Formats: sequence, C-alpha cells, structure tokens
Amino acid sequence: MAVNDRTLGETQERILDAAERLFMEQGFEGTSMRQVTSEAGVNLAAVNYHFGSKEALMQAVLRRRTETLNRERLRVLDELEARAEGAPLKVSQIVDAFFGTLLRMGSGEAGGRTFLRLLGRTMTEPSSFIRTFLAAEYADVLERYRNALFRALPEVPRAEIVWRFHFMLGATSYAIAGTDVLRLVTDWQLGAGEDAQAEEFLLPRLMSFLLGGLRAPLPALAGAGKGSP
Amino acid sequence: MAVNDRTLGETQERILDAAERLFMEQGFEGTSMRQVTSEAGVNLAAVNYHFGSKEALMQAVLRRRTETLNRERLRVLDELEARAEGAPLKVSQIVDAFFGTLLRMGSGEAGGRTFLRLLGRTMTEPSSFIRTFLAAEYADVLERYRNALFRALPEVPRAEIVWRFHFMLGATSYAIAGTDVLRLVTDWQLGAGEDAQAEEFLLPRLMSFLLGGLRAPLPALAGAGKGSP
DNA sequence: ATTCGGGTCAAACGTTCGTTTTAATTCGAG
DNA sequence: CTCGAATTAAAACGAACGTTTGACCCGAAT
Repeated sequence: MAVNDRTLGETQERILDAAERLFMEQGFEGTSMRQVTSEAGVNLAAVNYHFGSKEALMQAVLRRRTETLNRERLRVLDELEARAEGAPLKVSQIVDAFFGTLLRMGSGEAGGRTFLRLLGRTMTEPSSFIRTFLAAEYADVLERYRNALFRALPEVPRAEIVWRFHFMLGATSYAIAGTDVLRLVTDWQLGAGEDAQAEEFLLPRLMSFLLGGLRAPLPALAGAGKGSP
Repeated sequence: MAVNDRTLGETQERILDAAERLFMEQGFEGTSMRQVTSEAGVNLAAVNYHFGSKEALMQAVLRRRTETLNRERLRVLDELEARAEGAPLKVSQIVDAFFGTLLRMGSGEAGGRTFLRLLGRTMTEPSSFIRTFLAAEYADVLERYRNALFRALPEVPRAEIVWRFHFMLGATSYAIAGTDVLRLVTDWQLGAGEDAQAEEFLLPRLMSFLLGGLRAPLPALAGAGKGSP
C-alpha cells in the first residue's frame, strides 16, 4: 500500500490530468489549487514544486497536447504538399488537415475529448497570459496553413481568406467547447449520445459547414456606406 | 412600494456599466466586487444591496441587453413573416434577422460593443448558472428562428439545420468575442482599425460565411459506422 | 555507514474574496 | 419640523485563495 510506488513523473501526470478536467469544467479562475491537488491525490505543495505556479500549470496543461497536435498538423501538411509535387492543395485537404486533425484527437488517447473542450473554451478566455501563450504555440502552424490556403484559392483576396479562417476557428472552437446554449434549449436529436459525437457525427457535419463557408460567394461590400438599398 | 417598476437609478446603471466592462475584460470569476464598485465609484455594499449577489449582478448585466436584443429579433421576424403572407422566408432574411440584429447592436447605444464581446465570451463560460440563465433567455427566440429555418429549407433534414445553427452561433460568438488568437499571430490587414469592424466589415463577411455554411452540400455521412442503418 | 538531494508532507503565511453588519445620511410625506 | 423608509458609508466577518516554509522520507552515490 505504498504511496511511493509511482513511476517517475507520475505525480506530474496526475496533476496535469486533474487540472485539465477541472479547468475544462470550471475555468482557470474558477478552479483552486486545492481542488486540483485533492482531485489528483497529491499534496497541495506539489503543484508549485513541480510547475512553479498556477499559471505555469495551465500552460503545461495546454502545452502537453498542443505540441502533439500542432506537430501532427505540420506533418500532415508536409505530407500533402510532398504528394502534390508543387501543385496547390485542395481546399478540403487543407481544412481536414487542420480541423480534422484537431477533432480526431478527441477519439484518440484518454483525455483527448476533455482537452478538446478545454481548448474550445480557452480560445475565448480573457486572461492575457493564456492568449499570449496560445498565440505563440500556434504561430508556426497558422502561418503554414494560411499560406496553403492562399495558394489553394488564388482568386480570393487574402484578407478574405484570413477572415474566413477566423470564422472557421470560431465555429470549431464553439463546437468542441460543448457548452451549448443551443443544446440546453433544443431537444432535437443531434445524431447520437454525448459520447459518439466527436468523430462519427460532428466531424463530417462541421467539415461540410466549414467548406461551404470558406467557398461562399464573396460579400458584396458595396463601396457605398451603410444603409441597405 | 415596488422598486422594480421604476427606472433604474443612477447607482444601478453605473454598477451595470462597470460590471459589463470588467466582466468582458477579465471574466466573471476574474473580476472582484471591489473592482466593480471602485470602477463605478460607488460603495462596496451597493452591489449586494441593489442586486443581491455577484451572480445576480451578472444576470442583470446580461439581461439588460439580451431582453432588448431578443425582443428586437422577434419583432423583425414577425415583420418578415407578416410581409411574406404565409410563404417561407428566404434563408438570408432569417440569418440576417438573427445575427445581423445582434451585430448591429455593436454600433448602436454606448456599451453595445462591450456587451457584444462579453456575450461572445459568455457563450463558452463554464459557470452553469450563466448557461442556465442564457438558455432561458434564448428559449423563445431560438425556437421561432429554428422553425423559420425549417420552413425555409424543407428539403434539408431538421437535425442538419440544428447542427448548422449551432455552427453559425459558434462562428459568430467567436467573432464578436474578439479574443482572436488569430489576430495576435497574423499581421494581415483585416480591413480597418478596431473600431469600424463591427458593422462595415465584420457583418457582410460573416453573413457570407454563415450563408455559405448553411447552404453547403450535405455531408456524405457514410452509412457505415455503428451499424444501425 | 554516511551524505546527499529530489520528493512529499502538514502547517502556516499574508492577502483577497463575497458578504454582512451597523451607523450615518438623505429626502419626501404627514 | 418630525418621522421613517430608502440609500450610502465604513468597518468587519469568516472563508478561501496562491504560495512558502521547514521538517521528514528514502534510494543512490560517496
């Protein structure tokens, strides 16, 4: 019944798992260190000992998964571009490589779905240290994908593409956050129980929506001012 | 006798304005009562006296604007349906009545833009009392608009429409939240400075995107999977 | 056998939290 | 001018917060 027979680093992982789940359920500010350590079954001081501070813990929670995710995103894009031999990629390939890779994470390793929901909520988190951290984590991969879209849609103004990338990110973040004001209001069957949502049902539907939005006719943007005719 | 059927006193309004701004910038949990009252220039006890608690203050902040917003949404929909004389509405009319009415709020009364950002972030807020409150506030208007879309798109399965309403809500929430991991990463000119964004630039672009996504081809949804046909 | 150092532990640090209490002030109605 | 309810002001409440401390445990290296 030794408490010490944990493998190396097990304490850190237990803390990360507990923090991931609690931050997802209650937010960063709404979760206390005592909740995290109690949930993880470790001493209160363990977080500050291993990670330094609550903010650093949050960053470690995010980094653990975003590093894997963004490395995979870059790998898939590399592979697509190598196979295309210099030709522009198809838009659907790019969108699937970016958003599909994200969503498929929710059906992979344990905690993947928890992280998806955490990430979805974190995208609109007010704390500036979180936004700064995420921006740095995403810088490389966003630039690569932006350029891939520029090449795939040469006839679309680049500013439009950036706008729509933005909208796609929003639709996806909200979908994976799963906070769902809509679901609380509607009793419509969306396809299945909570569990199977991520891959079987959400992914193809979200992908259709994103591609439809990305390829939509350009807005009129009438040179005139406001006011509708 | 009843304090509630008089217009809000100046103290209440100052508290609501300060709370709206601080909740938007720092989130609900990240904002203290002392910040709110100090920003509003009122005594610390005034919030509990006038609103009862911090949670009730948050609800009052949200209710002050969502009541106007959703009443206007219903009015516009009523008018459209009256003019259509029983015929289904156009999809673009419905989307503009729901999301356009929301976004145009940001260029109306003072604090409108602040509220837009607050609402965008609140949509993914973890606190259950906020989600419950918002669900109740939106119940009527969501049902009306859902049914309008059902009539406008009779050939599309209703579950698909609900999914896509969901995605549209996400893209819009994220856009108005303005937290923008993307913007921190990209230095692309999105059209104008921060100020003019809401109406002149965001609205037509978002509308194109939403309509493209809503009218996109249905996903393949390969019959394979969990077995039930 | 002893030293060493990473790891865990209970306890306490000072601060800030939301809320409440109590007293003073305002102000219209009788 | 008085009375009493509404509102503001000042102070304090207990609880919870993130963080730090210093003693203690124990396997590995000296």
